[in-house]
Amino acid sequence: MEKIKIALVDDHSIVRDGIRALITNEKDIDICGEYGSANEFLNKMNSTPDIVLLDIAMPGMSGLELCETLYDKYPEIKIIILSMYTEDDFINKAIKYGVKAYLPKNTSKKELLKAIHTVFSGKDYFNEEISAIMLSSYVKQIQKDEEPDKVNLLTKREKEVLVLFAEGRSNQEIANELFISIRTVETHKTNMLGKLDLKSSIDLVKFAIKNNLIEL
Amino acid sequence: MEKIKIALVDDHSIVRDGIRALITNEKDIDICGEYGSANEFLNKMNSTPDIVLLDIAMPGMSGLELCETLYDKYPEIKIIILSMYTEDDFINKAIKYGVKAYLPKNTSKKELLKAIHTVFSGKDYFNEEISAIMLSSYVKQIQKDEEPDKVNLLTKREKEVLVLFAEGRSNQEIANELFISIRTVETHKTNMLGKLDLKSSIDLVKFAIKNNLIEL
DNA sequence: ATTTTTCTACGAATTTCACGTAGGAACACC
DNA sequence: GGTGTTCCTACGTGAAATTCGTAGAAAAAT
Repeated sequence: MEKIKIALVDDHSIVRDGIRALITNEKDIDICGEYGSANEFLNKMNSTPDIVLLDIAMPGMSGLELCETLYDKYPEIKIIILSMYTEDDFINKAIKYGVKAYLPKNTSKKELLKAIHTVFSGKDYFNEEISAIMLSSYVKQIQKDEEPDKVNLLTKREKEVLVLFAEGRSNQEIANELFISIRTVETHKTNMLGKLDLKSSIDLVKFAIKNNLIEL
Repeated sequence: MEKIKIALVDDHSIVRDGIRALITNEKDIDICGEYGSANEFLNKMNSTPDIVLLDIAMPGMSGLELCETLYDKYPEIKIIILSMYTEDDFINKAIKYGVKAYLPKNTSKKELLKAIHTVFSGKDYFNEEISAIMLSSYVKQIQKDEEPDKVNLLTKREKEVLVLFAEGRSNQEIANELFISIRTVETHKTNMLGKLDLKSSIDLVKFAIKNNLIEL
């Protein structure tokens, strides 16, 4: 029987040692390489592994970026994420890049092995915890019906006015700075309130902060 | 020769396994207990270990809170933090609670052993990375000469006015809500601008946000 | 009991807001 | 070569908000 070839990519040597300790006695699994960063893996990888066991948080190229690269160049390599980050954002990105399993770092040996075998057999593996997160993320997405990117509703000029206003300038100051009339400044503000469906100019300031148009 | 008794407290079994794998061959060190949470440690600990190897980020009681507890009740137990968080805030808190060593999680076996022996001999151990962070935190603290707590300059009434204003209410609305005259509202705002040394009422809004008086 | 702080409030001048309206420029589309 | 749309510009007017300084009464601190 051929062994499952697994590569470990994690910047924490302790974690790598832990995984190695868990797997080392499994007769059908072979750790064919160990790498401390995504770049190291891309450069030094010799024979392509069946599965990559991958951490997300790493200095340099992140695990997710590596996923994206592998998804393009080596779609045959199956990726298992092993991360302490279980936020839905990460999970969703991972899935987008074809990750086959996502495990929290407190995964048991039993579950890790189960994930490896399941993924090797061509199926996805998400445990209960991750499934629950994915499900609730899905529900959330259904419910929210987007909302973002409202910044793009504003014209360049409007954004200029907004930034100055949110920084605390008066209409007169803004007018002077942009070489336009005070009335124009007022018009821009009014239009923005309408476009963004906001009530007070205070809301404009908050909008500017939320959308990183100004420093807090 | 008596062995150094070490307890492991970390919610990630993989990390515990990793550490165990690193230490297991050391003849002068004995892992006397392994715990998945701070509470489990406090409840189940039988013989007091010489050293606790402790993670910070754990569900339930955090590692830092455990430090505080141990500092009170078992000051003879020496604590080594092993955390992926190397922010100065964490390090400073740890030191406050008498932690003897603070190691990043990508610590080598050699360094971990060195830290254990150094701490066991009664000395502190901070490696280069952590020392650098501590030093720069110290410099930063010297330089900043505080600034916070400006919120306390405001009276209760002023804070009420500020919150309503920052939420986007008009002066009239604020006056109605607080059963005072518009002029009073105006006065409060003027006084706040003076106290806080701010220029525009926009700055008041930002101040309220910065100081968590309102949700963004 | 006395001082200090806090909360309340006014007047007048200036600034901003909320409506609506509107012309010229830039750009895409057919 | 039009035609429509968006963008930037700007005005009028009345209502609302802000900015100055000033000040009395209540509450708290000393």
